[in-house]
Amino acid sequence: MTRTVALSAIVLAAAAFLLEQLEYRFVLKTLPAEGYIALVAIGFAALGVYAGRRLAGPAPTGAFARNDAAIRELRISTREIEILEKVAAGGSNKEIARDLAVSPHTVKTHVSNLYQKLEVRRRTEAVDKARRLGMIA
Amino acid sequence: MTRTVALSAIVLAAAAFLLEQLEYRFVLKTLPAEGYIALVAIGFAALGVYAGRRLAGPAPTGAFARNDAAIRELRISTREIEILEKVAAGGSNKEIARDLAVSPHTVKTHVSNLYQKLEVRRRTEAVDKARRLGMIA
DNA sequence: CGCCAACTCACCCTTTCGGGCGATGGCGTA
DNA sequence: TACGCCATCGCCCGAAAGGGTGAGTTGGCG
Repeated sequence: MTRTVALSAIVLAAAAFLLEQLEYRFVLKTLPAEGYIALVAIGFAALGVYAGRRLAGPAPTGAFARNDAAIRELRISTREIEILEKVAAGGSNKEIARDLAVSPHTVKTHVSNLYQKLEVRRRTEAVDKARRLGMIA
Repeated sequence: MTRTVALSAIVLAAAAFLLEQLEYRFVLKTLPAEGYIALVAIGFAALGVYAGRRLAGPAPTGAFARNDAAIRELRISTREIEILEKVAAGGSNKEIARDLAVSPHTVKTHVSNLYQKLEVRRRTEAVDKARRLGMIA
């Protein structure tokens, strides 16, 4: 994000420099001052729109940013997150157990521990809360 | 959204007019041309950022756009969507029944019908699929 | 080396879910 | 009017999930 800001600033500066050069070489000689000003205004408004969109956040790329802080805070282990994701994907305990090559009971234990840490009593509730906290996508 | 576009255009036009007036009255007389150009550039870049954010839509504010097409396609009723949302929020059949002031069995029926329409067998699966299809947030 | 956290597994019991059967009243449309 | 969709409600039963208690293994850390 910070890099995006710097990049935008550099692009804007470069554009300003270019425009200034253009002023003396071509435009001012063929256009009235108002026309040149208008061009600058339009150009920078466009640049502003572009920069603003980049700065507006993860709208298009939509890469999910996991909230590790919350995960650490609630002392949720990596294995638990792994299972939490499979629960959120709609897996039953038995299916998840097969996926991870462990006993169904082990999955049940992990899920149970997740309930305590998330302070919920049902898997749909757990998924909802974990999603709100940004632990899963 | 369309109104926002028009509004932004009007604001930009007004600003351009104002700046042009300012040019003749004050600025040009005390600043070199480059300074004035820079001011215009900065101003319009800022306006562009603002307008761009408005136009970029609800990226940060995150207003959810429901996929009505998918809902119609799968013939999911409004009541079913209502219940689907409560299921996604982690409610049990009994809780949802209380919320909607109906019998737990009625909720169960709606949920069952949802499973058939979504082609799933569990509520976590239903929530996941509905979310992927954009039916719920 | 001893402790702790994480991961693993098991039995028992209650609650919730899900599937299958069926049923009624309202409402819009073919 | 008859048919279809929607919303509502019921019972039965098997599957899944959830709660409690207990316990074994491993790896890291003081």
